[in-house]
Amino acid sequence: MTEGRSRRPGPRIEEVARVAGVSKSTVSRVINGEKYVSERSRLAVHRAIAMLGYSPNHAARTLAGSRANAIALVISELGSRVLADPFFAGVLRGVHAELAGRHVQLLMMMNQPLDGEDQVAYLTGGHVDGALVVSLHGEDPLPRTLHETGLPIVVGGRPLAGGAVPFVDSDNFNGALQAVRLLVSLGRTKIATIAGPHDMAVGMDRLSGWRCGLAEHGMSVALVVHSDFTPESGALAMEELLRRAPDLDAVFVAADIMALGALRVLQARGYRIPDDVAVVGFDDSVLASTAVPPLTTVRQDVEQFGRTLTWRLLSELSGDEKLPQSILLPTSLVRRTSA
Amino acid sequence: MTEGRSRRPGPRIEEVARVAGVSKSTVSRVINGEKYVSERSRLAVHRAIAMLGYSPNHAARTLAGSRANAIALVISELGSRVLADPFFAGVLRGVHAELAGRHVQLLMMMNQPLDGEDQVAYLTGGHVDGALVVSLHGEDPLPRTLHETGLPIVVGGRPLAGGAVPFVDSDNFNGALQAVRLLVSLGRTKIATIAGPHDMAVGMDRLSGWRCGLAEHGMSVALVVHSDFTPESGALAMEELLRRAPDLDAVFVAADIMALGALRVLQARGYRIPDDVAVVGFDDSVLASTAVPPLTTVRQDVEQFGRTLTWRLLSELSGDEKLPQSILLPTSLVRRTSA
DNA sequence: GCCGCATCTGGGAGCGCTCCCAGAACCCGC
DNA sequence: GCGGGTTCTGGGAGCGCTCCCAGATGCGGC
Repeated sequence: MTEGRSRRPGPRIEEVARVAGVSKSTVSRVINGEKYVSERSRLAVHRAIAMLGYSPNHAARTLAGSRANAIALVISELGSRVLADPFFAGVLRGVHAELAGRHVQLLMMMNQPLDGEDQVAYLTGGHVDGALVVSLHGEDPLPRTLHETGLPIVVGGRPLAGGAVPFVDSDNFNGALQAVRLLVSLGRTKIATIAGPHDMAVGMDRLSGWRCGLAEHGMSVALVVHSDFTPESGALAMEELLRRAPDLDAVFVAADIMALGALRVLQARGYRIPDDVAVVGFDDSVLASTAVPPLTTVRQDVEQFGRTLTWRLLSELSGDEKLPQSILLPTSLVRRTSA
Repeated sequence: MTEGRSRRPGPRIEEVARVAGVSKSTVSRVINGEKYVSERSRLAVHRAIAMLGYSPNHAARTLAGSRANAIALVISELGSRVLADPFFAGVLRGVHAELAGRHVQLLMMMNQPLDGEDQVAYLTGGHVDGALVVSLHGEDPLPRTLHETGLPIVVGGRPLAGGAVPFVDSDNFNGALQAVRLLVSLGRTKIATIAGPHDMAVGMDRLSGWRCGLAEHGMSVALVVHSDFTPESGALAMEELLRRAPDLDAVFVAADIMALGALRVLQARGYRIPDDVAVVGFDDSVLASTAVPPLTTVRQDVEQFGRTLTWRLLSELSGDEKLPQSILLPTSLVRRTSA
């Protein structure tokens, strides 16, 4: 009478208990790493688990327990642009690496225009224990909304409308600062920038770094054109800069992908790189090394980014107090040919 | 006594039943779209669900039912290379679009060298109903292994060691064929190719298309160099081709990213593009439009790819018979400047 | 009239865990 | 000696669903 339904394969916790000569409760304690288990029992249980090839049923743990044993990876703002970014690929790799070995599922969610509300409902409905939010637009309200519901979240990239939402980000400010210092050390005196849009923290922080670097040397911070992280807009921005200052001798471009467009315009106008104009990009994406000439750029460790993001969330979930609210990851200059 | 544990928020199925004036069973039937429910009950239940904002508990459904209500997205072979590929980003977008509205979770899994066995165990352990496998190397044994366990899977990209594993792929053969026909129609007579590696179906299929296109016109298929989908190896391959045939007048490159390297070599040697040498790439990635000169290439609809992949799996899961075993998606030529 | 079949419904067992509770065993200090 | 704690253990009541079963009802044909 007990063999009624079509069962999933594999042993149950009860069998482990029998083989180990203890109760279900004790097996459960061992699995969840609780204290108050004798060394003897712990060993017996581990042996039994290995012998039977036991693996706990996720649904049952979630249903019975107070955790969902899953976290969400929320890709905000239509997903398309985030995903097209090789940056994201590296982050995802890091996230996964950090998750390895833990019994935590990674759920993918994209923020489609339709289901904004549904998504918040789903996330706060107990289906996940926390969320990693990768948001491009700094003013996306989602991170804040989620955080206010009390759901533990960590945002990848500093949110502009963040309030006190924990985030992990690359040190964009210092990366840009280093780039400018390099250009100055090379003797450049008329240093422009192609910045990102106003509504993205990543763009604004790089712009601040550029400003600060110039200010250090009393140089003008007038040569700014905002652009939107596409090669085409990078090209347009470069044209605008050249119109305003045909004699500029360096450009700090806030993303490699825009630098590609800028490079094309400079070359078309007959500027030699780096002789006439030095160019520094940002990201050290694959585009940088394949560009002609290969691009000097600011490197960020995207895999580390993903690992840190995940680590921060999991630590919070496991009750770790005194965690840093937010974390900045170092960036470093990569010298190639363009500067 | 009934309010014992810390509960997740929201109403239970029992409350929906009470409000709708029917039994739990009937509510369950409505939710799962079973037949044998009167129109009257169905309406009442829908109304109650809307009123209460009810959403079924995933863990409970999974535990009680015979389905896991989740599918896995398995990124095979170290993940790094697949992910860095913008191709993958589009696929993922498609996958997600197709999943929208269904109560199916998307679990991310990466195939790390360590946990090959664990992964198979996890996937076949009833945690998911099926899997989408995105595999780069055609000879990866994972798709076949999984398929043999009986787990419904669909592979993105034709597997070489596939056996009868269902897959979805772009029509690489015809894409290459079209590319060659274009080159022929442009009067080119010495058409080389930079092919992908031997162990990837995507490379081999494009190579076959190139061969076939040349054979149609009785042209030589001798000018082949294999490469590995990086710009650097594309450059090396181009150098090799020029050594063997300095007078070639066209190259079909099996990926835009390799074409970038080839372009660089050709330009460095003083060949004019497309005047001296016409170049056609494959993928229509972002690289193609930003290349100098903009690359004529073969386009594949990556989002459609993801949608189709998912559709095929879900159809199988819902018991659809007479599904096509595998599906090829059309590719089309995009004319730009390089040919 | 009656038997069969299709349609619809509710009751309730059970999915495989976690976590509460009660209790056993042991140590400590007075 | 006894009360108090800490350490360890097993029993068992759920978690919120699905799905089997039994039963009620309606409708057709003989």
